[in-house]
Amino acid sequence: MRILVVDDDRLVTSSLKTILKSDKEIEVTATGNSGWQAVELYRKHRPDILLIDIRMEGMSGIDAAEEIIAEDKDAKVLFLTTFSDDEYITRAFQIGAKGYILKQNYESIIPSVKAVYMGQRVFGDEIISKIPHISRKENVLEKYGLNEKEMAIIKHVADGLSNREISRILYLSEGTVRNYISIILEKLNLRGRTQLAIFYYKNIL
Amino acid sequence: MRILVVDDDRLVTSSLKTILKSDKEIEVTATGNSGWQAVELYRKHRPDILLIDIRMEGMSGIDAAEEIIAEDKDAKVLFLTTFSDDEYITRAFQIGAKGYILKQNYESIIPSVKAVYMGQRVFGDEIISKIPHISRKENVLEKYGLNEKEMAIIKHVADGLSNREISRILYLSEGTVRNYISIILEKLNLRGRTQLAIFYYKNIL
DNA sequence: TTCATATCATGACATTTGTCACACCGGTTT
DNA sequence: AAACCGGTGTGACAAATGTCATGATATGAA
Repeated sequence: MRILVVDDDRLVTSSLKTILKSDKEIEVTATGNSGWQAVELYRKHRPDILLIDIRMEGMSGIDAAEEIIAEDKDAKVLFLTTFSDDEYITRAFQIGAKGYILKQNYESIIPSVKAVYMGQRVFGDEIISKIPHISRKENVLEKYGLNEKEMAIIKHVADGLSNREISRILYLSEGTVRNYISIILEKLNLRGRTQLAIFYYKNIL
Repeated sequence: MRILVVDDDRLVTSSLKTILKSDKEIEVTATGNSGWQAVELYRKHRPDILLIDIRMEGMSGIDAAEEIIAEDKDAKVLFLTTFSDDEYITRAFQIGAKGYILKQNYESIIPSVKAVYMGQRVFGDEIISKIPHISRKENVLEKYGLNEKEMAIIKHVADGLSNREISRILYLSEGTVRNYISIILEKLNLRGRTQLAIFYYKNIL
């Protein structure tokens, strides 16, 4: 398991190297100190895993990773960062990072690296909770006093169906569907079925 | 590191047990064969990690986990499954699972368990890609030949704004906004602004 | 039984939405 | 100059949407 370690703080790279070397399955092929170097060293060594800091002077870890993944679709990039920056997180996901964990507890680095090596994706707890569509949602049904039928209708609205289509599916008259939606919008304090669909995606699905 | 293993196939539990025991840091406190037993055994042993199958006869792994997490907010549940079922995945996230990995390659289980133990969350690659809001999106702008203005309008539609509101923001007439949307729907082959908003959330945001 | 409640439906209505044909205009291209 | 084009606007229209008042029916509680 060959790893390339990049962080603009040399103290970090060296201690990471020490930690990683303590495991006999792991070999640190090189260490770099900039996004730039990351790209360069990755090209040269083609390591199994790139362990890289997000925020760095000059080229950020994200940009470097993007570049690298563009060249090698199967690159396994594991981001390591001191804090959880919302913007970076979603970008990290979108460029196809295999992991995003906090630097804090060093013991978790080795298992994380190994899990990534084995094809899993690893994310810190704090990271996951920053992603709206994944973090746990409270029960909208209870919070806003929506009943089963109303929920069913919302689901269909969020599928982009018209009132007529929904009425056919639910064996209701079109007018009834309209009425239900009217009530729902009232309860949720929204305007229009589009906002309702958006609400569904943000809060329920 | 104490682990509770639950799967309704005894063959699986026993082989998992063997694999896990091979690591000296890991101790399998017990094995169960139903969601029911999972809850019971968890109460009794309070293991560090619950490794549980999703689909089981009777009480599903998800339901069991939900029950368990309700009782112990810090429970670390790692789902293990043969296939990736969309519905289960999002539910797993929502109830606060620490991981969701496929049974296929057994070597990845130990590192995954350890990473979870260290506070990370672990998900199989195939799993993550099932989650629309996280997987990488191609450039919709190019793919469908949308121009800047059209993208701007889509964004506002996906914000739940009416044509009138959009027109005010973009300094266009309401009619023009309507025309634009009409064109966009044509290009994207959608019906209605609601579907457009949904499209935005699934493919762009 | 009588009353209350939930569920479904109707009709009327004002708005919003989507489509279409056409037109204006500033800048290119020919 | 003439033709063309992208961006913008208008008017007209049909359809869909949201709101409201009202009513029918069934179910269950008093």
